[in-house]
Formats: sequence, C-alpha cells, structure tokens
Amino acid sequence: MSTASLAFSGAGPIAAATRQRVLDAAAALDYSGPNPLGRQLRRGRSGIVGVVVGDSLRRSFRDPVSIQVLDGLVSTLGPLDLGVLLIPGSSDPSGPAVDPLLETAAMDVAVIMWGGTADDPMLGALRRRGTPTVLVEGQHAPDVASVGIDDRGGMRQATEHLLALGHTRIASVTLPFDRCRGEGLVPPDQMDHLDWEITRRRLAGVTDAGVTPVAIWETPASLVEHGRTAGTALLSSPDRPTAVACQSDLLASGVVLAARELGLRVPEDVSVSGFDGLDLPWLAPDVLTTVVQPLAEKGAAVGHAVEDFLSGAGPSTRELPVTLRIGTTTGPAPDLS
Amino acid sequence: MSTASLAFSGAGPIAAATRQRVLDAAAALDYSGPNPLGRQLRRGRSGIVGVVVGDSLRRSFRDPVSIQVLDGLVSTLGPLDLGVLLIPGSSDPSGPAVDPLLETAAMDVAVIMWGGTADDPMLGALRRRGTPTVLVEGQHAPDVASVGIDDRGGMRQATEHLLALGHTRIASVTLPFDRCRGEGLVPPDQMDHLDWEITRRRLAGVTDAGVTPVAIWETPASLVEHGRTAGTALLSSPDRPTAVACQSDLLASGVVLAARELGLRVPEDVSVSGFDGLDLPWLAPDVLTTVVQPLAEKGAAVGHAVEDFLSGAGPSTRELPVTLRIGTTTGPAPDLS
DNA sequence: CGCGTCCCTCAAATCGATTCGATATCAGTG
DNA sequence: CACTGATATCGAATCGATTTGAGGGACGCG
Repeated sequence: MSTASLAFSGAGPIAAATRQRVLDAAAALDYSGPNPLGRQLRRGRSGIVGVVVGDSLRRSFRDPVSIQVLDGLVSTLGPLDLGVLLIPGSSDPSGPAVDPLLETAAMDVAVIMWGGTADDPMLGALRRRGTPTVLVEGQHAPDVASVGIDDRGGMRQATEHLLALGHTRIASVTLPFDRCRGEGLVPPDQMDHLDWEITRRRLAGVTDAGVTPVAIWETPASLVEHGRTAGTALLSSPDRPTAVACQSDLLASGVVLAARELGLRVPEDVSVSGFDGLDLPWLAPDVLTTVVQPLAEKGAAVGHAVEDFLSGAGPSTRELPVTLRIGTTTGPAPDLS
Repeated sequence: MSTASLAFSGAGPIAAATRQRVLDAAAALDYSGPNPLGRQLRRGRSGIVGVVVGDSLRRSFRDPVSIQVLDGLVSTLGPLDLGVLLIPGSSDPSGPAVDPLLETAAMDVAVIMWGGTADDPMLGALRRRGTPTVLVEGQHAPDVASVGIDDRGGMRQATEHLLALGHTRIASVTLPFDRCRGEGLVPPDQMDHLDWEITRRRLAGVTDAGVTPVAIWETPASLVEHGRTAGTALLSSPDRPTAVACQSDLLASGVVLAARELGLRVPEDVSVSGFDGLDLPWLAPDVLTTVVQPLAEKGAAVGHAVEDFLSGAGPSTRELPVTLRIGTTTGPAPDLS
C-alpha cells in the first residue's frame, strides 16, 4: 500500500520500474487513482475555498465586478491546487440566515465578497466553525483578513475632478445602504443607518472633497436599469444637477442612457462619472469617466490572503490603489444663467 | 461517539436531554460539529458537483447565458445539499489539456457547460475517473447525460420570420467554429471542420429554413464587441445584406450598434435577430427580435440530471423548447431597386 | 567478503465520522 | 418479582489514503 501511495503521489523515492508496475496493476484492477476523500481526511485539508459571491447568485453574477474579481481569484488559486466552491449568500430574509453550505461544507478558507456589516451572521457561523475568513470590501475585524481598495480616496478624486470643471450642483447615485435595498431619494435623516461599508466609504469620499450632494439616490443593486431609473428621476426636474457622481459604472451608464433619452447632451448638459473601470462597449463611442480599480489584482490579493492562512500565518490586510480615468462623459459645467 | 453522532445528525432515536448534554459537552470542548471530511469519507459522497464553466472563466463569466444557467443550477442543487465547485476549462493550449481539479477534486457528478466535441479530453478524464457527467449543449454520447435546447428549430423559426418579411440577402454571425476561435468571413471550404456542436446546429437551422446565407462571419466569442466588428464589416459593403441572423443576443446587439454607427436604421435599412432572450437594457427603447431559451429552466434541468445520477439512475437526456420573440429590430425588407 | 546505500515490502497507527448490532435502562404488566 | 417491549446508549467495524519505522534484498565499492 505504501508503495502504491508513493507511486501515485510521487512524494518519496520510487524506482520508475516499480512505479510502472503499480500503475499497470491499478489499470488492471480498474483503480482510478487515490480517492480524494481519503486523501483529504488524512491530510486534514479539503483543498477547497468557499466563496460567498453576494447575497444572490443571480444578482452577483450579473455584476461584472464580482465576476472579474472571482476570475482573478480562481487564477491565483489554481496553481495552489485549490478549488472554489460557490456559496449562495442569504437571498431571502424568510429563509435561514446563512446558506447550509456555509455551515456544513468542507473548506479550508472562506471568502466573502461584498462583505456586509460587522454583525453579519455569516461571520458568526464561520467563526464558530473556526474557518479562516477573507473579507472583501467589508468592515475590518481583527480575526479576519481583509482586501479592499481606496474607495474613499478614489471617490474624492472623481469629485474633485467635477469640482475642477466648475460643477456645483452635484448629485450622487449610490449602491444599496443596507440589506433592505431601498430605491429612491435618501432623506437626510436616513443617512445614519448606512450599514453597507462600501456605500458609506464612497459617499464619504464625496464629502472629503468638500461637496454636499444636492441629492442622494439609493439604488437596490448595481445594474444599468437602476441607473436609468435614477437618472430619469434626477435629471427630469428643472433644477437638475449638472453632474452626477455614481458609485458604479453600471449605474453611471444607466444615467448616461437616461440623459440621452431626456434629450440632454453628455457632457455638455450633464457630466456623469462612475466607479470600477469596466469595459462598456455599448456606450461607445463614449468613454466613461470613472475610478478604475484593479479587479483582477483584487482577486489575486484575495488569493494571497488565502495562501497566507494556509501557510499558517495570521489574517492579513491589503488595500489596493485606484486611479481616476478621465473619459468623455465629464466636461465643464454648463452656464446656468 | 455514536450518541454524539446522533446528537448532531438527528438520524436516530435520541432523548432531548442527552442531546443537550452532548451539545453542552461539545461547547465545553470547543468541538464545532462533525468534520465534513470524515462524514464524506464514510458516506462515500462529497456533496460536490464540479462545473466546468467554459474554456476560460473570464470569458464564460462575461457571458450572461452561462451565468443564468449556473444560477438555475445552483438554485436547484442547494435544497439537495449539494455545492458547486468551479472548474476552469482548458484555457491555453500550451498548458495541460484539462484542469488538475478535474482529475483530482472530490466530486460526485461533473457538469460541462458548453460541451465541446465528442473527443474532448475532459470527457476522457471523467470517464477514466468514473465520474458521472452531464453535458450541456454538447454532442450526445451514450454514457453522459445531456441537456440542450432546440437550437436548430429555434434558428429555423427566426430565419423563417426574416423570410416572411421579404428578406433574401441574409447574413449570419456565428459563435466560434472550434477551439481555434477564428474571426472573420468563413470561406465555404472551411464549413466542414465545424467542431462546435452548438454553432453547427444553429447554422443548420438557417439552412433548414431554405436559406443560404450571403455571408457567414465567425466570431471568437459571444461578446458585444465582436458583434460590432462583424456588423461593421458586413454592413459596410454596397451589396450589404438586408438582414443579419446572429447566433447570440450579445452578437446581435453589437451588430445593431454597428448599424447605427454606420447611419443605418434598424429595422428600416437592416433587420437583426439574435438568440438567447437576454435583457439588454442598453439597447432600449429597442427590443431585440430573438429566440428565447429558458435559461433558468436549463440550469434546473441540469440539476435534475445530477439528481438522477445520485439516485442511481442512468444518464438522462433533456431537450427544452425555445420560442421566437418578435421585437423591434426586424421589419420588412427594404426596397432594393 | 564485508559494508553502506538505495529501494521496496510489510505491519500498524491515524485522520473523523457513520452505522449496525448488541446491550443497558426503564416503565408497565401479569 | 420476573418478564416483555420499547427506547436509548455503547462498541466495534468501516470508509480510503498517508505515513512511519523496521526489516530484507540487491547492488556497487573497497
């Protein structure tokens, strides 16, 4: 048995002839190589990284941002012989707070994309199981590794760019505030229960630039159609903003489409900025002004955080830089006289 | 030990008091529930379904079709306590033919989205391991389960719709022919090495309607930008087609964008049809004429095929129907005189 | 011929849970 | 008090691989 084990794993001295003999015998006996389950049990490792992609698979998958990060992650994990197990987030509030997979599936490390709040039940479940956890874009906690970008600084840059162009009436279209996912104008008194870290940080970036948005519109998800709804609402009124700073590219492209439908020229009548740095082929020939975040690198950073855990190191923290890309959707503020 | 097992799994008679005693002891000892690895080994099942999403994760993930099918699959698998392990397809030809995960990962069933050719090395590897396999949109083989749609009939319907509108000069924009993924006009002599089953079937649907395309343009992937390239090339010539039947919605929307950029009106100057039935918010207010396939149901069908295997049944075959949705991108053929 | 190196064989322990069959407990009866 | 069920608990085997250590050939070298 031990020789056969060596023949398959190659971990130890074995003569080529013996190895071949073992392989031949295996073929004759219809033995198709070591059973991964036995190996995993013995090793004490499953070779699996559980990834919670968002609160609903469908929604997350329609989001190119998650997808590209996931792609970077998978590319980094592959060479380490690690696989990615997809775990749906808690989709409906009536069901269980966390997916049963999170409680029972075998995994060496868990990754939560779009990390929620600090008291997220998923974090609790993972802590209980003792599973090392990497949190992406979440609130930092001492026992989890985090990966994030400079949301706040990026949004500040974008806003300062609008200021430099002379805009004073700037509106903001945001990602969801919390798991309720409201849609519409946010009254000032609702600003305090802003649970979602990423939304909070990007909004803080606007404030950092010294701007108080003339209107804040919350969307239930980062989708073109929600951007269009927001754009239509914000740009229809006579005292419309001259610039709209959006918290995602999909939202921004929805706002651009809405502006065009209302007969407004972009950027002559209204400037629009985004966040993420996606390719938006259908916006052509326009190029969105946006804050570019390194999505594949973000995935790779998550992969390295996972690697750290597996090599016995403690939780690590990584923050990636962003850059402002100036496109054709922002321009000088129109003369309002 | 056995009592503890019963206390956690609940599969057997156990007094509530004893159960509580076990749970308390577990808490005191920092035992966080049964180790999935041991359970899996004993049960002989990993509870994992390996899914090969396409030949490159990034590419597949940008394809809303795969995503929606995957979503339907995950939704069906969740209640069965099965998880989805993501397996990258063979991305570059220089590397190994199949991903190591396919050879070594623990999985009860494998799913290949976008099944390739009959001699696909992945099928060989899975057969060798004895892993039951579900093939989506592939060539049927006796020992694998298949899930597909009526590609051929759907494309025939779309083409007949164009014929009924009086079109005679019909071009076709296709998905890749093989793993080489060429781009450009396909000379007639290349038609025979058309390895990719789905492309073949959809092209056959056009022929079934009695149409010989005036031009066939192969794209390297189902993406808007490749559709735009195709559209620009096909519609620039003076003897341009009056209708373009595309093999996917993303390609079709690229063709529509190209037509608009060339100053052609859709559908007055050129009609465009797609395939898939996606939501394309950026095409608004236009609605693409397309063949709608039930994507979530397709994912569910894959889930049921998996279920069949796990309940001991043999490979099953499922074909789902499609419907033609007539939108605003097709209209009567222009008067060419 | 003796000695040291390799490589192989064999036996046994271990990873952690499940599950069958056997035993222990206990209430209720004749 | 002994007996019968019913129910709860326990013991031991099992899933399949890895790994360690002891021991045995084979081979080359001095």
